[in-house]
Amino acid sequence: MTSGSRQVELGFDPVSIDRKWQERWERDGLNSVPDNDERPKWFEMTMYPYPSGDLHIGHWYAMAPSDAHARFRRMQGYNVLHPIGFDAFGLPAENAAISRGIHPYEWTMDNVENMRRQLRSIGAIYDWDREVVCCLPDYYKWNQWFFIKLYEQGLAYRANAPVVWCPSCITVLANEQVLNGACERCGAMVTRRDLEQWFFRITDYADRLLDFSGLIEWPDKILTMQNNWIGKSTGVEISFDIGSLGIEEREIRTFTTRIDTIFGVTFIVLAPEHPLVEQITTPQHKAEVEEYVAQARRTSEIDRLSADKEKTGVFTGAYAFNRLNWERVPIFISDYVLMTYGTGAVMGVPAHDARDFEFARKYRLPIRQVIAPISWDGSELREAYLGDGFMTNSGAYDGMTNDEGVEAISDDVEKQGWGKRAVSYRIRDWLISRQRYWGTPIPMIYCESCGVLPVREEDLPVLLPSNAEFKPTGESPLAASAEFVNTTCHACGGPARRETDTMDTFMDSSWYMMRYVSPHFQDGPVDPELAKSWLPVNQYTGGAEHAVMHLLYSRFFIKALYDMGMVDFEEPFLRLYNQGVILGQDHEKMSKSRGNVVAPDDVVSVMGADAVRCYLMFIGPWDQGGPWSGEGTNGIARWLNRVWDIAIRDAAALDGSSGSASRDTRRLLHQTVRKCYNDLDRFKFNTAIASMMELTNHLNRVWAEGSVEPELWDECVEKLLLMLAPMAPHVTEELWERTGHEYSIHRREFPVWDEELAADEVFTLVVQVNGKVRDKLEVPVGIPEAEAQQLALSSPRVQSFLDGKAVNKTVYVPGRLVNVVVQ
RNA sequence: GCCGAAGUGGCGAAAUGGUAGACGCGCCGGUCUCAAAAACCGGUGGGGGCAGCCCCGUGUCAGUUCGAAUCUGACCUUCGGCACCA
Repeated sequence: MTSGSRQVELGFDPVSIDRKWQERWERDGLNSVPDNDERPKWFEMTMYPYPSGDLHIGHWYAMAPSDAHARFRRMQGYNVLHPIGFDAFGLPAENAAISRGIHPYEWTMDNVENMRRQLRSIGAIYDWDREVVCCLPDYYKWNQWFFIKLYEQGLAYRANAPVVWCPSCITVLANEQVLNGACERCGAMVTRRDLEQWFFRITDYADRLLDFSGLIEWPDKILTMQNNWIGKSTGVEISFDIGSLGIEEREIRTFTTRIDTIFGVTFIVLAPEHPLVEQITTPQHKAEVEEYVAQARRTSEIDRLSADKEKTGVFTGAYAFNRLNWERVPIFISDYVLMTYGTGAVMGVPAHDARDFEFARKYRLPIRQVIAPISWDGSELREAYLGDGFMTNSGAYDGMTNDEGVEAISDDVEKQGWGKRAVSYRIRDWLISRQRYWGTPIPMIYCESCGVLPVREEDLPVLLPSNAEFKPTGESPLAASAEFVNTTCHACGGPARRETDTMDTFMDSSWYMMRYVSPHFQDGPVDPELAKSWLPVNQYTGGAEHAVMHLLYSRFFIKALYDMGMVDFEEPFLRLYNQGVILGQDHEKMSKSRGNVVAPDDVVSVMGADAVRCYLMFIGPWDQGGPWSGEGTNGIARWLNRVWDIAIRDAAALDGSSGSASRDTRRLLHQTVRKCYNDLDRFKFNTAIASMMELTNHLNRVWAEGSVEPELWDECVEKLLLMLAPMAPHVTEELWERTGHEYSIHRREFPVWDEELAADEVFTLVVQVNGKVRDKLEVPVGIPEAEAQQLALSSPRVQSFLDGKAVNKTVYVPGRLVNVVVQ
């Protein structure tokens, strides 16, 4: 039952109608997608769900509107591929194995089976023959194949790097998977740890990933987020002299975007993890530095980066020389400097950087202003000055603008060999290794004599062993399976060990759209001929939370394939639309702990799939999300009931006596078709439904008057059903049959409108005096300006507001209003 | 803290420079009923007036404009995202 206190009583049984047509469509293969077809193709994809066990209303909110849009495209005459699959690898399956003793495969495939049933209840046009389940060897074999291709291109490499470590999941997390210092999956606070890992060189593609070059139509919001995530900044890498310290390294390299402020350097700060820290620290500072380093490694990166956190740091006892003025500056370490960005070392310019300013204040370091705003009177700074100005206290560069200073100093630095212009990115390489069982085994072997080798293509897939140790040991569960680990080197025949890590599941989702095209193809990840005709994806829909992970990885992946000549397109998803989040009744997030999760099965079994579909599309703009309301669904149920009632009436009862009623009805019909067509095209489902409601309200009115022509009535019913078909596929199919039409409504084209028939004959001319509405006049469309003004001015109501005052001017907006301006 | 989006009836919303509140929920009144539910019909931003009508009203304050929910600036609030990026 819905949460509403009253239940709308329907004049038909939606549940049996759902069942009847879902079975019929399946039997007839109505939704099977042909590969070779006259029609233009349209590949519309919704982000595939993780098989967590049960479909919740959020899944419906993602899938029902996207299905309606795909159906609309099909009715526009496209051959539409709107597939579904399961993002079936991942940690929850492993957690279930650990906590409940169920094998991840069993847990996952049980859930998949259940969710298949629930997904069918939506009544979407999924072609189940094209389903992709990426935990099956048929799929993950190609993950391995792609991995090897990337490896051969030099895009996959191993590195020992500090990684984010979740002590609860006992696994490495991508930087992008950490939320507020906590593990995205389990919520535990993360720490850091060094491990030998596989990476993909996404940083090689940073510039190309920044180039959206009109190829793709994505929301600006997502583009901005990707832009910020990649975080390109141009500057100068400048080294400071530490030759006097007597260690092997003669300089410290820093990166700055403000080389113009180099004369304002009063200290250097290294990241605590910087390799030079140990060597340069003097004996009397050793204990303090070591303690600080240890603490920094314990602190999660997110905490270190917290803006509210007070700056901390310690002096190493060492000094470096600024080569531009040979000043001696102290070297500190502080956790506000990150080893993973730039060179892991920063030149401290407190006068012109807010963080350096704060640091200098705290440790009483000198603050020297070297950029002077025009109005500067020489007084001391109260905060860092970040703006433009003239170079001062900067030797030969004094008097230049700071922009000129950047160029002049960069030139000189390069000439002297102290550094070079450089670009720095925030984005880091994609860490692909996971110390988990339920993922794609990384297809590499380690041979004592031949070193690191990829598995031969003919030996793929490297199958996941079924007998793994799931209890977390800190190692990959695969390491516990001797028969998996121990293998033979195909190069020398000697003993070798397999890589025991598995792949990040973002690997699966980076290319799954390709697999939908030819899911059963055996000779490659995708049939090249079909790839040519289907790819890339025309329309992708899904949550905005994937803005910087999945969507960026996939773009990188496809660009890498493009470079290898494997695909002929550079962007996987041409158009993107992000739906909002469905909330609970009181605008709160839905969660199991709150107990406010709406189970679609419960609602659908009472009011049918169509009412749920339509309600979700009616609550508001799709991209804004909104609250689920049990009572709100009553409105849609009532409306579908009215549609039913209208459709099954016998139009012979009408006498069509009023020509004007027929004219009005025909006009409204064509206006409604125009409105629905344009709204559905742009995912504006809510206003499309509202306009259909207006049409049904009108039809009820004219029926009561009996004044409309029977043929026109039938035409209205037919077109209303066609317009509603993408949103309410079951009821419309049933009514299509009951009104004597040929099966199936879903093979018909969307109605078209006639601009002439949609055109209004009269409109309401608004008459304003000084911008305030004072009268409304019904006038014919195309009324001449002079006549409209005449009518407006002679309106008695307008006259009473003019009160004899002189008219300064009148503003005329054709088809809308006359504004009379007085005094 | 920074970035982005958004603030409109009791509620979900519509209108993106020109009639504010379409459409729907809820509520109120009516029809039907012994009664209720359902269904159907009518009403429903606030204030004033017997009424014709009038005034006010789209987070706040300014501004631009003949005219602003819509554009600009500042502020407040909420929601998303996040990077102390040197």
